[in-house]
Amino acid sequence: MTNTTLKLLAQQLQLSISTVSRALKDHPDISAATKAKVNALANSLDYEPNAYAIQLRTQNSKIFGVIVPAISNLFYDSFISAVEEESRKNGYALMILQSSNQVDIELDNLKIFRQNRVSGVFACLSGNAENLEIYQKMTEKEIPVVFFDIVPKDNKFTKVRMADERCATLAAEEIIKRNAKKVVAIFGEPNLSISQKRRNAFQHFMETYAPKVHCTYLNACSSAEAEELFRKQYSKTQKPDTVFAMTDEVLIGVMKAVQALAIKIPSQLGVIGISNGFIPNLYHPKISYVETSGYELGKLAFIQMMANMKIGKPLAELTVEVKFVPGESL
Amino acid sequence: MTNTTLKLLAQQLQLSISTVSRALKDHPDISAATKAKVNALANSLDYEPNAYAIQLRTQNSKIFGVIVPAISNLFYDSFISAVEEESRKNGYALMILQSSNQVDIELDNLKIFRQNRVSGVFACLSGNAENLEIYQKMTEKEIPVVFFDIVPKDNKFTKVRMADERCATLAAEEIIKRNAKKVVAIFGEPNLSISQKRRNAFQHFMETYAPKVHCTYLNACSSAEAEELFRKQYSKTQKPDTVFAMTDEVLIGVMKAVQALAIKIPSQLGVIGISNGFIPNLYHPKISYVETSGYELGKLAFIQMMANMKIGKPLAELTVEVKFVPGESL
DNA sequence: TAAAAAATTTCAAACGTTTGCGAAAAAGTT
DNA sequence: AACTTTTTCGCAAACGTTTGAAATTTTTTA
Repeated sequence: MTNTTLKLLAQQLQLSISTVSRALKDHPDISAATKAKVNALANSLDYEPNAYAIQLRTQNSKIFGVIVPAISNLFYDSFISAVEEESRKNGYALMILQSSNQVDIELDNLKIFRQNRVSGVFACLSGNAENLEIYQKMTEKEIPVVFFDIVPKDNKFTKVRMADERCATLAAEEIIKRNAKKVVAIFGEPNLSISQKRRNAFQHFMETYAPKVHCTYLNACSSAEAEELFRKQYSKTQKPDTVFAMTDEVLIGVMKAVQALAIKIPSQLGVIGISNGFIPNLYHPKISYVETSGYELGKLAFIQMMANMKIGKPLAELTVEVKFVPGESL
Repeated sequence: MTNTTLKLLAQQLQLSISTVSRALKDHPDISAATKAKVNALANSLDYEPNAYAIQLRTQNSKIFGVIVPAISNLFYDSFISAVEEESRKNGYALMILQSSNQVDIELDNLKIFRQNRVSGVFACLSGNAENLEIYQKMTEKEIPVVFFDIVPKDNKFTKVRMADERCATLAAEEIIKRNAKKVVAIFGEPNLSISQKRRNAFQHFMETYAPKVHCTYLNACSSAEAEELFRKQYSKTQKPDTVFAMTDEVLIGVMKAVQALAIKIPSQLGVIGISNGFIPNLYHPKISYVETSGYELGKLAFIQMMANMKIGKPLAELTVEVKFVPGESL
């Protein structure tokens, strides 16, 4: 079964291809009568324009590429979800690839994007690497790139990210409000810039506004490690009264220990995290958290993409604001 | 900045376009010397073949479409993850769209797929609707469709899904082994065929092999509802000693109640669920569950897709086997 | 009623590839 | 040296669409 094409329609209607083409897109040059005829036949034959021919001719694929470390991730999938929604509304489709945090896969993916002449790409850098030349080349070839979440330091790129420092200080603020005496703060992978930023901001805030509070700063790369670190802290004679979890992963580890040791929240221990909200609401009582919404970030990224395409130049970095969502854990 | 094309390479090298094309793909007709020259220039000019021109010429897009109700979903994103992995290995890229369980969006998405002449589509029916004619048309136009998870009853389609009934009986088996006396089994949305299948299988198994066990069968559409239902059951004088949660959502609700009521697991209550494993491992002690891996399903779906493309005909329904993963909750 | 203006339609090139077939060049065979 | 064979390359059409410009038809105007 062969697909119906403009040519086929033209033949059957004894019209030229260009007339059919214009009729289908309601071009003013075409008379109402022929428009009607053309549309009728097109419908009955299930005509579907060939996107490839269109792109070849118009040089506009109407497809965005998205690179994330992993799709199976509470944060990234909400980001994708938002970008997909906006894209569909604007007549764009999405090509989504995951880098698994490996540079070579990231490069492979970018190649696929280039070969498909995507209209733009949303990229989250795979942690370790700083292979920016390739992105540089893409922007030179006028493929707009919007970085999100994990973004390059270089400011010749368009970037959107969460207000990372604000996240941390907001959490610190809440902790101070509750009169904590001994705080354990567990952050993510120590070599990630996001961990460093949040840790520095948190630490600085605590030292400035609550110098008397005893704080312990730790890093955990997995929820198992977080659990172990917390257990160790909690086995000391002077137990912490508050714990701050920088990521969902950390929170999960902490909460496992909390359940295992049957620690009462919030009477024995206050808990606060940074999250998009899914994990904190799994527990009873609900964990209080600073909300970092992948969804909001996605919306913002899309706006930046559209703006970038209009202007044709990289834009200033934008951050999405965060807010404290009170649970019953603090 | 314009993209480099075969034509450009040909001009610079004083060769014909066809020679350049063949040289680039290592065609035996071309001499080693010219191949070397061509490749050298292609590299230095960052030549990237235009996927659209190729597809237009070869009628093969090397892109698969995937429709899921939602990307932000523990099950579907692991499915996508698997399909993406396999696709990339085989030189295919993925276009992912979400239906939000709405038929009109599903149809929109399918249109995008058709216009992009995808090589095939992986589809999960949006619950309520049974708009199969459109899929019928697509298979007639030789766009292979592999349904997954929520599949049509009709067996003129290629389908893969979890062994739903087996899930339920496996759970029942484990429950019987532990000498449960009073069981509460909570299933998902009552009008979904998957809920019905699992419930019927579970109930039938219990009645056949353990008629003396007192069972209560319930349905919950959200985790909040599940929590409430369970609380009600647990407030009775004759408390249940075992609870079976058909979905992660149900499990989350039950576990909230468990934490709120400080019920001891497994001494006071045995818990078993059906899950891909993420949620059950969030708790201490770890919840025992029957594993339904979206990842495995994705792998299987990809295999079916490839087979379908070879044969050109719909294939028998395949199911992925499930296994019991013991935690410490039973 | 003929010329001018407006409305409608067609022509033809272009987008960047692939590929069957034929042509030219090089090599091998008497 | 005149063949044949083999190796290497180029021609040209095709994929399905868009679009500027030209051609045709219809309507208006004087």
